[in-house]
Amino acid sequence: MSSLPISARSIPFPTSTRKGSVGTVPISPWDSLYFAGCPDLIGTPFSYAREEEIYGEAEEAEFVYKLLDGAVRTHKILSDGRRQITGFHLPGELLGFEQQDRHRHAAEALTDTRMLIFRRRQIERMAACNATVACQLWSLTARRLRDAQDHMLLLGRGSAMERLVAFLIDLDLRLGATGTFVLPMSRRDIADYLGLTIETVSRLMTQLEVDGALLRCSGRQLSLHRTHLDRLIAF
Amino acid sequence: MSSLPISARSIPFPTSTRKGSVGTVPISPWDSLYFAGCPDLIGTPFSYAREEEIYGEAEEAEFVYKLLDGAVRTHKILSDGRRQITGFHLPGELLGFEQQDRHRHAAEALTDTRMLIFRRRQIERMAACNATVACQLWSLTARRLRDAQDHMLLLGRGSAMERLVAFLIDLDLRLGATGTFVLPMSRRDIADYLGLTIETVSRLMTQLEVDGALLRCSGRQLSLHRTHLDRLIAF
DNA sequence: CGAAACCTTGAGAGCTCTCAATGTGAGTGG
DNA sequence: CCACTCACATTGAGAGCTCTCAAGGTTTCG
Repeated sequence: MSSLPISARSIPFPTSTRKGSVGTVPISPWDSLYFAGCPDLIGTPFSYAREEEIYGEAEEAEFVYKLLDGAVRTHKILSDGRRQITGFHLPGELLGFEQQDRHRHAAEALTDTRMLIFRRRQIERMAACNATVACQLWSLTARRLRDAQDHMLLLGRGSAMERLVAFLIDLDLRLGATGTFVLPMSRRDIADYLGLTIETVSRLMTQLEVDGALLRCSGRQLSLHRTHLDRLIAF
Repeated sequence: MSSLPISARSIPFPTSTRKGSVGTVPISPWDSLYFAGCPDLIGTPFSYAREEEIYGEAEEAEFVYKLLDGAVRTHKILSDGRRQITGFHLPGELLGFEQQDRHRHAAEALTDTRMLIFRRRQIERMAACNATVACQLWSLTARRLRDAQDHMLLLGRGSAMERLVAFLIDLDLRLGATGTFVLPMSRRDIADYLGLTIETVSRLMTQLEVDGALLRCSGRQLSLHRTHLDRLIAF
């Protein structure tokens, strides 16, 4: 394994055409620099500020991002302004990885984030001649598909309360299953993810607290009562 | 390319453990016997009757199916009976292709169908050592993901009318874009796909006909007026 | 022709949305 | 430290869309 400074690697550093700034905090472990376990691909550290756009819908998919720190939302927007958030991304997860040349949705930083950037073409070239890499990409996409199908079930057949509860439980699991966490996203983001309005989300949160299914310290700081919440959903 | 009779190939024919029956109609073109353009994999013809189960949810994913003729629905069911149809599959499309060992949804024949069956493990083995095959599998899964995300937008942010119109337009495109076709599925199937009830679907169909956006000959036989329908949606 | 499944239509209820007002918290400047 | 602002969140009242329940009509199939 090379221990050259990151900036000395051959991957060009994206600058003028991109928003965001260079990550200055040292990245560790080194392992996380690798993409799909492939030591020939090393990511470039990069960071985005809260609410900053990472890429736009239909923009050319030049980079792939591995989130180290923070949180990201991806979304689609209709001509009349309606928005559907297609997913929230937490540390360790990948985003922007399209199988075609253009992004299918936009991505924005929910909080200040640090990530690694990889060139998509380089990864594709690697996959084209390395079956192991290709299978890992397939695996990543398959997992996304499973998530999307589960979310379809929630959106198509869940009540507003079921959608919210399922969302909270899922988020807790992905943040370490401690039952206590700070929501990285606004009520609007939650509403646009669950196909609801912010008012409905707010009312349901209040109802959950009144029913003793969760505690709120400051709006976004939550403590879930899993046994109580689990009884509210069939998903 | 071998021209041996199909039954002489080495792929074991699924019998006792499976419903359905052997396809007797000769398959053509030969090309369609191949999976992912790979001549080492030849499918076994098979057929299912209307409403017959092809595989169940959580069942072991032993086979992959390439639909030659007919139509198939895949769905998930909740403990209380609510059902979400995750997709309709038409001739030329693949189904049952999981990246893990178990199916994530059930599949049933909407009409009498003919298909080709491939052994999943054999395909996986092929992908593990052939990057081209692996990339094609990745590509297939990526396309499904795109469809699922588009459907999420529809379910999360579309009105009942928008969901129905988008569905009809999509179906028309996939059936040849002639503007005239026979719905292979019932109102209940449509409702469970769009997250609606059969009554709502029925009322909207009537309204579309009254508004001159489509013609109905016999319930399921439709003629769409694309220009009229296109004005009704933002998707 | 009869039966069963499927589809349509109607009336009323309920859930979620819309519109509007109030409350809360973080950041800023006096 | 306080007042102010602005974004975000909560709460309320009423409207509207879709669902539920029910009945009647249509198609399919034996």
